Amino acid sequence: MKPIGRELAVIGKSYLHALNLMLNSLDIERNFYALLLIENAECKITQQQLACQLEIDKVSMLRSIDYLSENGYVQRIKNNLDKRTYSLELTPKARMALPEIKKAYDTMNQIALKGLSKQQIAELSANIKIIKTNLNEYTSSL
Amino acid sequence: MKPIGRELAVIGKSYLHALNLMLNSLDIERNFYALLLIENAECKITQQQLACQLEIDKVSMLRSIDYLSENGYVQRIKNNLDKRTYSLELTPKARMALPEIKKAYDTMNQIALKGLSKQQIAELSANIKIIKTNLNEYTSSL
DNA sequence: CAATTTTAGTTTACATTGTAAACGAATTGC
DNA sequence: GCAATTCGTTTACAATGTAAACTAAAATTG
Repeated sequence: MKPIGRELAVIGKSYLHALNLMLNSLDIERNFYALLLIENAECKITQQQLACQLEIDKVSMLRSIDYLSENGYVQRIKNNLDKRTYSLELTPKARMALPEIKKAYDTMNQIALKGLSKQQIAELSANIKIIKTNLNEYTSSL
Repeated sequence: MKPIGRELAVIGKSYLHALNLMLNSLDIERNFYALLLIENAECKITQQQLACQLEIDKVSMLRSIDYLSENGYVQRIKNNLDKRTYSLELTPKARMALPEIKKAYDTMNQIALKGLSKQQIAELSANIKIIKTNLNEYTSSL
């Protein structure tokens, strides 16, 4: 039996590589998903919260926000209620780019899932979620 | 809809992280799967062939074999039929370690797939393969 | 057969990413 | 009020991906 983890990791990389190519008209080359999550956060979102949603560590998160900030997509706004934190806010430039980013994700999902029925996709999503939960339970029970 | 590529990449990382922890009794920390593929290759296998199976580039392959070789798991044997290539061969040390490595992969697969029926697993594997093919077709049609 | 092109493996260099440790500033819990 | 925790940051190091240039050998081509 093939190791399922390797397989998934390879596919994930392949997907992200294709996504980056699809978005090469933008002047950023990564961290697109962070922008979507910042937009989706109903209220203001901090770096830690975003790191948690992205499932990355805080140093990587810092570097991502630095990158998006240097390129004019995100601003760090001092939070007066908790002066340790910043609110991450999208710039108009980011809002201009978001439709294209969303479209790229949709297109990539369509490409990746071509030939699968809605029901198959639903089952796949459910099973992926089960695998994720299984692995999370295991690693947190070390 | 969530970007499926991210999801898969995150799960893959989680799986590999857990696998590494499971095998921390060995004096190597990575490239376990390369050992399995070298064993499985009926005939002698070269670095390029292995890189192709692992879906990694040749520089990374080189580094992996350097690592396994420095730690006494693999030997490069000059190939007289094609003097550019080496045959990669497992050392006795590697053969001693293989059962544990295989067991770790099996265990990880069991953990990851817990709660899924055989049929569900079969469908999942088939769908993952479809996604992989879709992405490969797309990226090679650039 | 000679010349060109291709391939295997290597080296070097650089960027991204993950991880760990330590730190200041601010907040929370007791 | 004091200790512990949290957020964001800095620094450092290792692993990995990518690209370019290189050698030695093999394959292709005329």
